[in-house]
Amino acid sequence: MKVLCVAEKPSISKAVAGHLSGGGFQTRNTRNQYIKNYTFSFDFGQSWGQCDVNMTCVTGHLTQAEFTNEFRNWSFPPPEALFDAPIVTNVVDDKKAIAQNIADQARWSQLLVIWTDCDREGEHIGNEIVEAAYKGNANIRVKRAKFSNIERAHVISAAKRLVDLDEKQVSAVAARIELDLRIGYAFTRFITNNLRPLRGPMENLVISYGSCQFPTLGFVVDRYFRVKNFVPETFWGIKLTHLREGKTINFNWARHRLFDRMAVVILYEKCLAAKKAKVTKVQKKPTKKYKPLPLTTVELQKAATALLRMSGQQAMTLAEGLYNKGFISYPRTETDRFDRGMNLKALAERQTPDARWGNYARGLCDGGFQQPREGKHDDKAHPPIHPITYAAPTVLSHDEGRIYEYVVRRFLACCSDDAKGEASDVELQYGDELFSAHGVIVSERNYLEVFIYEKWDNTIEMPKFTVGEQFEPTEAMMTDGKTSPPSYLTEADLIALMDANGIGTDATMAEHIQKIQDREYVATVDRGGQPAGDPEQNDNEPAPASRGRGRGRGGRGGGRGRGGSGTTTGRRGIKLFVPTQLGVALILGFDRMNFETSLGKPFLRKEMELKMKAICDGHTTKDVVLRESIAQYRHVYMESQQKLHVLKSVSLAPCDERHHP
DNA sequence: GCAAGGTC
Repeated sequence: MKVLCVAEKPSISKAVAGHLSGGGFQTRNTRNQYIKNYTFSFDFGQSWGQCDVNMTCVTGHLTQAEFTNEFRNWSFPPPEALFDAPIVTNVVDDKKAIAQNIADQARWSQLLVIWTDCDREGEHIGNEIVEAAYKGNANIRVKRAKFSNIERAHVISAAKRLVDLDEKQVSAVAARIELDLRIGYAFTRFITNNLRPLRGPMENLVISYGSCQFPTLGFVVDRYFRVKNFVPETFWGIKLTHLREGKTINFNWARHRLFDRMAVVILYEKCLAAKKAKVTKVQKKPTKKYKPLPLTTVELQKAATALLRMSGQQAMTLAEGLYNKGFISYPRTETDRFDRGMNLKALAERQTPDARWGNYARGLCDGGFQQPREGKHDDKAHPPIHPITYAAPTVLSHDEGRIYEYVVRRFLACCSDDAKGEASDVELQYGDELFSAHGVIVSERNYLEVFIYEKWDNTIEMPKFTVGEQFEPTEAMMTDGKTSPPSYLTEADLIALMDANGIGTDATMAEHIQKIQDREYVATVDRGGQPAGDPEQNDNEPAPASRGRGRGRGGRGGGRGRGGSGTTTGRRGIKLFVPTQLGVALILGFDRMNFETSLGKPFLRKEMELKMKAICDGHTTKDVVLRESIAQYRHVYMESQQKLHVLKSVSLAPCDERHHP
């Protein structure tokens, strides 16, 4: 029996061929330089038995959904015709050789086995492969291998337990493809056609709508209004310090701060009246700083943008290059736990030649090795990002080297022990008020030795205090300060928001961020610098990262926004995302035109996600979802057409006259 | 000239 196996990408095809053949396969070139056909024999068991196998692959999707030629023109038929215009699905030109290879190989085979990634898109790609194979052999049987990593035993067991392609997942993705195409094209033409005649900066721009790019813009605009509408509030606090054994210890007020001056005056005077503070608790206990989790795509991008001063897209391009040269594992993964069967020590061993971290890696191999922590995410397709082979600095470009260094150091840190120390806590009662001080002494740095991106240096050695002891504090002061506005979003913040709201995938998030810059919806400015692209630059609003006086941190009511981490506060050279006038107008315009379904809000993408899941679970069908969603968006379209004057006027209005609804 | 999703 002859079997054709097809994977989603070259690396999987090669790895699976290696495992199934036991290393003994023959390689043939195809008309595509990246794609090889591997032949070998393998016993699939079940009813298939010993088979002659030909293993090849595609490179992601083979086909593209498109409108027909009659719908090329942007004005006629009008864009709303795209909601029910015919759609054709074709193999794109540069994939024709790949599709032909599959048809040719299918001609000689009785069974087709799909080895695409085990996620929804992979299921759809599997179906595209089936269609291509039918062109060569309409009678070929189809099976799917279900595998979640490319570990040898797992792959072989998947090959011996073939399942069927999941038509529901295929339909769910087909629905997404069709909706994104119809809605994206219709609204892009609609907005562009209507805003261009207003002239000004929009005259030569394409003003696009997409289910991912618009919510991404929405996050930037939302933060912009939080900053713009921020009203600082004055707060008061009590600062207590004490000098002992040559160290000045700051005690933090348990109430942190209050927004009522008189209340603080009264509490403060009670403290002063008491004269002496009394030690109520002294505690020393071991403490840890946890080593990082195994590396996912989202975390790699956050680290690259926050620590390496790269854009997420740059980081991904560099990581893909490292992957294609075999230096690191597949860089698009959501998984933050290593499979128990992986030989991580052997991977660490390969890093011993390096001048920077070689000795550290040696130490891990000589007994320091610890199993990595296990996060909660598993995409069932790829392991966390980790180094594969050693790359000497001379074989990498400068920036490639920096990404590689991060991946390696993160990996070695994962295989290390947590950092350890001793925490001291002292609590005081002073008048009716409670105060506390916290200090840490680091005893074992462990992973921090190699993971240079993290510090644990806020350590304070606590002088001796005894419970029940009373003393007069060196200084007790009433302080005041003002809450400060939230900061504009960093790229790391934006990626975190997209991740939390399901906007885009690990492979596409960076592209969406790039797109809203290319479209001139947002601009980036250096932290601390004057926002060059800021429509409000004449306004005297506070600088993005400015601090309130005193020890004010963040703002009551202002907050750091949904998922905004604030972890990058204070780092220089970091880009901040500020919307342009056009970006603000688009989000505000759609917010004001459409009451039920606002195109600028992230829940629409989430809604599509839920509908896809419902199709997968059999609770609804592709046809029902398409009918409902197209009707919904057609309604938004018509509503937008009626209230077009709202969008136009907000696009022309000076920014000062705009307020968030 | 338009989307988002794979991938080289």
